[in-house]
Amino acid sequence: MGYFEDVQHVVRSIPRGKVSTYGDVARAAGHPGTARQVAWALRDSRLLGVPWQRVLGSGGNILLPGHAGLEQRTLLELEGVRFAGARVDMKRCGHRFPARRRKR
DNA sequence: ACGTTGACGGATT
DNA sequence: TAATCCGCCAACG
Repeated sequence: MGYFEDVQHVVRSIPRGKVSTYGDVARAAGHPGTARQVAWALRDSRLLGVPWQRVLGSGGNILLPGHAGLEQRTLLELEGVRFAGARVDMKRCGHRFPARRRKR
């Protein structure tokens, strides 16, 4: 499995109505510190059925600029994600990935 | 091999 | 709360 697959797998595990962050996805995928690369991988995941809209910036704000950002918000609201102003209520909608297994 | 890019993040001011 | 700064690193040309 390469980096791209690791990220896609993790993002696909985010349940409907919940969201995560670039940093958290990177960690859950076993690639801590690569938040920016998660965004890169997500950009090319749009056509593969990956719920890219469920990944937000730290603190729950949409970082995708322009029209795409509005689309993301719309998709999330349709999934039942609650927003508090411009950011999503991470308290309620933040997904918690199961802890990763230690190397053995 | 190498400099640039960017849907980041957190620490600081 | 917001603006800046800076470390991060895979992908690209």
